[in-house]
Amino acid sequence: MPELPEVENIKIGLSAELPKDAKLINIIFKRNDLRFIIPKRALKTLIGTKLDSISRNAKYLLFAFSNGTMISHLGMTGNWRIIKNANKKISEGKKHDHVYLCFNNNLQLIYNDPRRFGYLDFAKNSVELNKHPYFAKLGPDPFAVEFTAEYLKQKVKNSGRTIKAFLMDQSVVVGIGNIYASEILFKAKIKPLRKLEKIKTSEWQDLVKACQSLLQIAIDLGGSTIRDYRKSDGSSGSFQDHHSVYGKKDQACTKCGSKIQSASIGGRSTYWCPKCQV
DNA sequence: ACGTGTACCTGCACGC
DNA sequence: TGCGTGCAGGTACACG
Repeated sequence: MPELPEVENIKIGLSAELPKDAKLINIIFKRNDLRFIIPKRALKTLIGTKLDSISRNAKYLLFAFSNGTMISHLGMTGNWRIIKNANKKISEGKKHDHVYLCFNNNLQLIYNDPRRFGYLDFAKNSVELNKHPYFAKLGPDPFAVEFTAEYLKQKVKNSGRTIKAFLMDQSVVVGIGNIYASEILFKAKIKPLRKLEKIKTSEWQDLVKACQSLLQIAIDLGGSTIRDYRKSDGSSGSFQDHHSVYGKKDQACTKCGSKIQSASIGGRSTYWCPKCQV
């Protein structure tokens, strides 16, 4: 599910609702087999401590407590929602609610994940966090200063891989998944099947700008709700109403009226306008 | 060392 | 109505 705009929105929503001094009083695991086995014992050491901040690194959420950090990746269908005035009991939970973080003042954060491709992990300090294998190979954030046309050109090996696969490669740049790759390439006027070696300098620059502007708009509109994704308060994002090509096979391009094309690249469905994109 | 394909899991839309 | 098939926002890992 969640690409950068969705993860960022969950972060913003949770941060706004959880008081700075929220104290974790219990964690309940209804099952521990997500993509990987949840390190329950390590996470339980967070009980009794305070949540300092929630931040985003790539598509990961980092819940920084005073004595350790909970790392959360949402996979395809993972989601955190907040319940205020939660009862002590959790019986009114929804299907696929897997983990409950119970805070003081009757606040609860609930992790829901139908497909269980998400995962949770723990790092006890910043050293452990920074050398965590999940983060070792990640490229820069699209909004980071080092994310430039020069950087991207230098990341290209002698490869004939497609620009779309390159954009989705988290070791090149983080946060871009299957929906936003198609949308960004439409905005940059580049066909997803173009080979890297054929991309011109001006197009690398267009691409950087397209990544940043499109992702920022998507964040501002609450992300894209296609199926499962909800903001932390349960409401939907609205960027799906502004998609130009994703999921629009055979529909008319809003810019030129041409039929939107679709193909599978690396096993992922990909959409583009045959006239607007070169 | 790289790039590609597969597996992981549940739910839903679709065609017969 | 019911069943089989394919597809869905991601990524770790095996393999060439």
